[in-house]
Order: sequence, then C-alpha cells, then structure tokens
Amino acid sequence: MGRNTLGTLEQAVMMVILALGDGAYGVAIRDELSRRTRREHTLGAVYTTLDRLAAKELLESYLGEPTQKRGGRAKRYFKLTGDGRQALDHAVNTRHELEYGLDLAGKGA
Amino acid sequence: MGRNTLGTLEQAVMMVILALGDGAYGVAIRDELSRRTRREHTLGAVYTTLDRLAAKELLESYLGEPTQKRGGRAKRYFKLTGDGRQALDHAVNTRHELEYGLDLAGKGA
DNA sequence: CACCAAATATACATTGTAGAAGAAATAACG
DNA sequence: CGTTATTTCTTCTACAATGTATATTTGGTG
Repeated sequence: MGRNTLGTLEQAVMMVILALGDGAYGVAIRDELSRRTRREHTLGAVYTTLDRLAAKELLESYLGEPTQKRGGRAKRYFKLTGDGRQALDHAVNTRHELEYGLDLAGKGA
Repeated sequence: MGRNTLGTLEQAVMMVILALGDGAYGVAIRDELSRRTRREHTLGAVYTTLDRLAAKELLESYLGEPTQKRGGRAKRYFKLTGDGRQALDHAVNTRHELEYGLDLAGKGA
C-alpha cells in the first residue's frame, strides 16, 4: 500500500495553505502557488491535489458564505489537520537532513 | 510535454550525490539516501531515478575500476551536469520561496 | 561452477498536470 | 418577475511523469 511521502506539489500546496491562513480556498491557493513558484498552475491541478490530500486526511475543508459579487458562490476553505501538519513537518525535517552539509543555492546571506 | 520540475526523490538523490562527491554509485547512494531520509529505499527505486535523471541529462555517469573484492565488479559513478546543478538550485530556490514566512519544523536555533 | 556485488529490466502505484464540464450566484432585460 | 447571460468556483476525467518493488542479468572472484 501507499507509502506516505509527500510529493513536491503536495508540500507546496500545504505550505501555501499555511501561508494563506484563513482565506485558503481553491483560487487563492492557485494564485499564491503560482506566485511563489513563479510559474502557472491550473485550477484542475490544484483541486486534484487538494482532494487527494483531503482523502488522506491531511487536509480538511469547510464551506464559507457566498460573496455579494457577481458569480461569488460559496468557497471551500482548506486547512491542515493534525496529521497534515505532522506529515509536512516530517517532510521538512527530512529535507533538512538531505541538505545538511551541502553548498546549495540561496544559502548566502 | 514534460514540465521540468524535480520530484521529491529526484531532488533527494541529487543532493545525496552532491554529498557523496566522488564515490557516488548505486549502492552508496542508496545507503546514504536511506540514512538521511531515515527509511529504506530499494536499489531498484534508486537506479530507476538515476536512469531517468541521466536520460534528462541532469546527471552523467562514468565507470570506475573493478574492486579486488569477490564480486566487486566495476561501479558506475554519477555526478550532476551543469543542467542538473541548475535544476537543483532552481528547485531549492523555489522551495525557499514556498517556505518564506512560515513557521515550520526545524527552524529553531 | 558456486557465489557475490553491482546494475538492468519490468511492472504497477502514486503524483503531477490539463482541459472540459457542472453548479451556484448575481446581473441584465424583456 | 422570470428566464437567460455571465461570473466564480468546483468537480470530473484522462493521461503523463515519478515513486517503488521485485526479479533478472551481467561481470567479477574463489
């Protein structure tokens, strides 16, 4: 069965959700993700990832109120679960372990 | 066609190769990878990744001399190409961009 | 030949990515 | 008012790329 390592995009999406705090719904996540990664991401890609993470119970979601704006339907907001936070922390720690002792980009002050 | 983002394992393998310097061949890479990620990886998984990275010209390889040990056949050593180094640096930078402002694990002094 | 170390082949599961289609909301207009 | 256009957000579907495991082959000694 499934090993539980997080993929590159999965980690990215989770980090973006943390960065957005409240207000982390599909479109906002996509935009912030594109901004931080400096490349375009489609909504389909984002939602697929969101759904898979939710299925693994690393994320949970709740519906907000519809907006007044034209077309402003109710948004689905996401946040990390305890397991999600733990999985992300683990991924980050592993990453540090891998980077340890290496002379990589962006290390200079 | 293929977007050129590196996967979690691809990045990990590349970092391990950097960490090993000379001496980065299949088995050593597997062992160091397992050590740093604190989990077992099969040789097959490692070689598959190595081959794919080489196919993308992010890695190059050369054969060493056979050992004296019984069964010690010639090893295939790997190192990053210029493109490989660049791709890894880019991945690292993107990662930093994603982590920016977040309160993640392992940040405490 | 038996045995060992390293590498290759093969197969399948999980993730990444895109594009099309559907659903919910308000504006526009007869 | 009621129906249709239009906007925003979400779901569905399909396929490519990456992750992972096991079995097989190759090259090298005792």
